[in-house]
Amino acid sequence: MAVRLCDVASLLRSGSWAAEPWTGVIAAMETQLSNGPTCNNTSNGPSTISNNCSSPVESGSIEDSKTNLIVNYLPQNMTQEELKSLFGSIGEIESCKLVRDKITGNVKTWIRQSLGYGFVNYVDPKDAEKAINTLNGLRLQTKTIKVSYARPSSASIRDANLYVSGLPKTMTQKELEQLFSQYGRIITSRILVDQVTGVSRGVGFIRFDRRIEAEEAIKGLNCQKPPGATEPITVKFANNPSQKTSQALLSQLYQSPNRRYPGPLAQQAQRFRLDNLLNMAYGVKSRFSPMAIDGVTSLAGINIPGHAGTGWCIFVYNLAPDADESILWQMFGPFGAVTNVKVIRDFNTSKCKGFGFVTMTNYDEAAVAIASLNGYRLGDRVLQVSFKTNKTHKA
DNA sequence: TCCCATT
Repeated sequence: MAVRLCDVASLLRSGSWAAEPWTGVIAAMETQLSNGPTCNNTSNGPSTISNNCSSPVESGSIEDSKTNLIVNYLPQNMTQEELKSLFGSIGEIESCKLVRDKITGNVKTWIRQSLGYGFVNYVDPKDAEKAINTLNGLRLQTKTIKVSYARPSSASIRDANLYVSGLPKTMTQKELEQLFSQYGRIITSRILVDQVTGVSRGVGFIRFDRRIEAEEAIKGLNCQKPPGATEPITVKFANNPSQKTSQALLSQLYQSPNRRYPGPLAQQAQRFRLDNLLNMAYGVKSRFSPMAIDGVTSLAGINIPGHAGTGWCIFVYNLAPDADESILWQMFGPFGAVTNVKVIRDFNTSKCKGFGFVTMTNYDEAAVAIASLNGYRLGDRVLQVSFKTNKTHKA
């Protein structure tokens, strides 16, 4: 008997997953958490921050410290509306802002490129905590987002990012942090690696909590040899991406392919995601079975409704009469490549007839979207989301 | 040799 993947969606529809729309994604994330970008500082709550300069000006007040979150490593094409949609699934949002490139100059002003991070301020501190617990580490397209409390905004924490080069190729991220931690509190660290071989490129970043800490680190470590190293390292302030022009960002975008060649870890993560879906649905470990060797393509021969040749067609039911295409983009876009959305409307009234379709390019992204969005509460309606079936009978 | 963490 052939495994019918369309049944995954209906199986996932029942049970506890439906009650918590996003837990599907989280469950799929479990094995990925250690693979993402530097997420070892996700517990940087306000309690560890010295709040000496008591100036709750700008946009951050003391009360905000338990409701205001910073979200890092967002996909480049994610909009503020999508950010709000995703985090709004946790609880009521007081404000939400995607930080964008503000440089305009000669270039077209309508291009305001996302800088890949944003802020979400909840009404209820409990929702902020819940968002950290459930959305931190969520994989969106090629990114693994980081969700943590925002530090109170202040000039002293800006421009605290260092660029370090000449590192021994054998130096680990942990060793890098150990070297710099004597100068202050490290917010993030990263060593760049060759995309193909995974070998260190000998360059990295250290972001301190405060700029003065970064300045001290430059004084103490620039042109110095780390313990055991034969060559001195260079430590300087990193280029500030917000000062890059839109033009530069554009050319950078143009040069880097939209979908990077997945390294071993990414491939493994993808396999785990597929594995989790199959495991939850059937209690099988697909990665130990031949059909999971390369995920989707090795599933050939299995009857998979929803596959439309150009992508995977998803059926979305229980949309409101005034629903439009944009809501479908907003809901499904964060999960991966969406090539088409359509709201089915009444010919005479132009009102939505209660359902629509979404086409996604990649199977596993579609599967995670379905597992996550099925049962999603949109307004006063609970959506039903599944792969489109070939059946034509009326519901 | 430059990663996208402060509105």
